[in-house]
Amino acid sequence: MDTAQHHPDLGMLTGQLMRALQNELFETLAEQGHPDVRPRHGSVLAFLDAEGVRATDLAARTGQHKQIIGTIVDELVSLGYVRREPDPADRRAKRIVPTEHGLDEIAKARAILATIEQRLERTLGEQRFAAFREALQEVTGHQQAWRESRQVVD
Amino acid sequence: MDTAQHHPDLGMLTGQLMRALQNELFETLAEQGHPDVRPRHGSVLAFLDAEGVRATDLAARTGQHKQIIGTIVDELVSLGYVRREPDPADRRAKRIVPTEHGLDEIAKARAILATIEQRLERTLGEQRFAAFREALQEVTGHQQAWRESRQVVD
DNA sequence: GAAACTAGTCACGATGCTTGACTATCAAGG
DNA sequence: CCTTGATAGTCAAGCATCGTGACTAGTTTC
Repeated sequence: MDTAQHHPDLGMLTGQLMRALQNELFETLAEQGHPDVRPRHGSVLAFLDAEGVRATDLAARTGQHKQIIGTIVDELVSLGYVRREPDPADRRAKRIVPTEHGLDEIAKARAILATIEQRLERTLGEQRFAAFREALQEVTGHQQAWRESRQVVD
Repeated sequence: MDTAQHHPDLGMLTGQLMRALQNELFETLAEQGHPDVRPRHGSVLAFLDAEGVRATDLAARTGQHKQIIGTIVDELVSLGYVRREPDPADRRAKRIVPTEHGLDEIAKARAILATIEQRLERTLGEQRFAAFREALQEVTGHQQAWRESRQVVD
């Protein structure tokens, strides 16, 4: 992501922010009894619910390939965060179900992110932070939409 | 980066935005005669000037390790974007100097990013976009500062 | 001039994404 | 039924990126 040094470009800024957020999240998770979850595991853990979710749905929601989801689930199974259960409605499919340990990680991850957001809210002020959050969501949506509109043209 | 689906967390949002920006930048660069630059090359190209910059300075500015900068420069040399020239002031050091081709890439990358920002500015409105940009910069800075303050404690 | 430091490189390993192919199962039409 | 095509999940190989430790050559400090 290229930029001049007079004012860092959007790509640099968002990249740095993402790395900083990720670092804090996973360092804190490690301190709270989850030292072995890594960033990529979020693609699975973040979208689970108690009934279980199929791997293909996870792939669709995160935009990642089925294979990656598969290996992530393998790791999470061996770490004791999730189980694979047969899907009663489709014998090809399996439901990814969080274990107790997995549910604990999910709750803690959400709490940590909420804490980070609260700290940023205090720093920026409630109004500015709310505006920032809304704008970020809008910008992301527009940028993704613009990208997809070009895909068709190609 | 974990999240619930009710409202995407900051990590997810920034990650998606970064990917979308990166995709547009490098697709457009490819169409404009630079099909072989990749995102990581930005760490070097974005911070060059005509006189040349030392690898260690690039590492410090981008937060990446010297070794990574070294391999990126290797690639950019073989692609014809930069040259290594001896630093007259320090015989250990070399200055990374952009070639004509490199200067062209730098100019085009900046133009593309400016175009993206202008489009977002039209979408959000001038005031909201300015506020967003400022808040993003502040949030990133605070988040990074917080991280570093914890490093000392460890 | 000797010791401590700095610039850049080499080598290795960990992590993460992409791609293609394959088996088992489901779904739709004849 | 049963054939044809799509879908769920897995196996496997390859590429890209980043992190860490060690090393050489040159510089700075005392």
